[in-house]
Amino acid sequence: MNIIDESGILAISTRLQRLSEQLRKDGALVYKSYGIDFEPKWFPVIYTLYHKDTLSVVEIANEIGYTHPSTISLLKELEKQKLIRSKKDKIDERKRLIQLTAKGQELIEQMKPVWEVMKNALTEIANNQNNLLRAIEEAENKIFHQSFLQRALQLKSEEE
Amino acid sequence: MNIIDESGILAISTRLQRLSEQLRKDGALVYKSYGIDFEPKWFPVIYTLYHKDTLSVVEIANEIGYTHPSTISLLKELEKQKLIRSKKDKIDERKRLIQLTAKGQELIEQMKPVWEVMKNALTEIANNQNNLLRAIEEAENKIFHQSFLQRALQLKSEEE
DNA sequence: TGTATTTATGTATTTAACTACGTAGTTTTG
DNA sequence: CAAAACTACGTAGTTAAATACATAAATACA
Repeated sequence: MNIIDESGILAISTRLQRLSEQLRKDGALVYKSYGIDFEPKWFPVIYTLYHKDTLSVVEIANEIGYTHPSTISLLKELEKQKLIRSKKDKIDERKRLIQLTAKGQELIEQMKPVWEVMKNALTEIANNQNNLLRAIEEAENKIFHQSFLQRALQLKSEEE
Repeated sequence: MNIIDESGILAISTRLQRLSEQLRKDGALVYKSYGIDFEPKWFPVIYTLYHKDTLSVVEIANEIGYTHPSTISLLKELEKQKLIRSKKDKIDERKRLIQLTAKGQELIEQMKPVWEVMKNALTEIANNQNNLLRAIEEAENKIFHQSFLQRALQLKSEEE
């Protein structure tokens, strides 16, 4: 066991990041093993469009929890892959409305069994005495009510 | 609730990353609120050197779980801050041995109470019905025995 | 109604990690 | 003991996110 893992809660951000990165990388290889040309980073956008049909750039950004410039660059890649297309909103000329193409929808059908396998593999990994997904949800919820910064500042002020 | 959060386990990598990023950002602000000039990304290196005294570049990289080029760039920043120094290993001339400077050690003493506060705030956030830190450890352990990729490939082959 | 504010999108730049590759010592081996 | 393989470190370039800034359209309001 190394020092960082021993340090416990203090290095939790590092460890969350490392775990995320590992899963992302393996995810890419799973798609590849099915002969599917799909990058895990595209998942949030594609999955959102699959469920919401038509959304603007900022709406997608909010759904996936990224900034809009990051979202725009994902959309550019997906447009290059011809998985999505966009058109101007007739009512609000500033808006660009994004939709899946037929190719995008076909790809989703192709990916559905892959997602099922991934879901099962991830469940194996995450479902322990402490369920990782539930733990994330609970932590997100705590932060929603009071952020890490707010909590730290409060503890600091209580000390004085 | 947005689609990504509803998608559950499939978007777990995205959510881990988001959570990590939030904690990292707030961490930076906590140091700032104490008037301490320290970036959270330096923590793994500094904390490791604090416990191990003298290590080579690759040893640090292994301890903190980063690649050696990433580690080198962290070390460069820390050297610029005069928090660490390095000297050639007399026995193995390829090695560069890294140590904390006096300034680095003083900074650690200054940070100890901040770490205590952070530890408490993070514990508040992570300690729920499902403990996030334990959940991470358990998931890491599962992956150590069989990776996400291996699990997915196995599930795939069982289906055929 | 025309000016101020807000919203939607886009571009440029930065950041923090990575991979790929190269060089120079060290160790192993035929 | 010389060649091959390995290890340690470094640099260059890439990637995937962010922030900062700019512009244009829509909305609010005096």
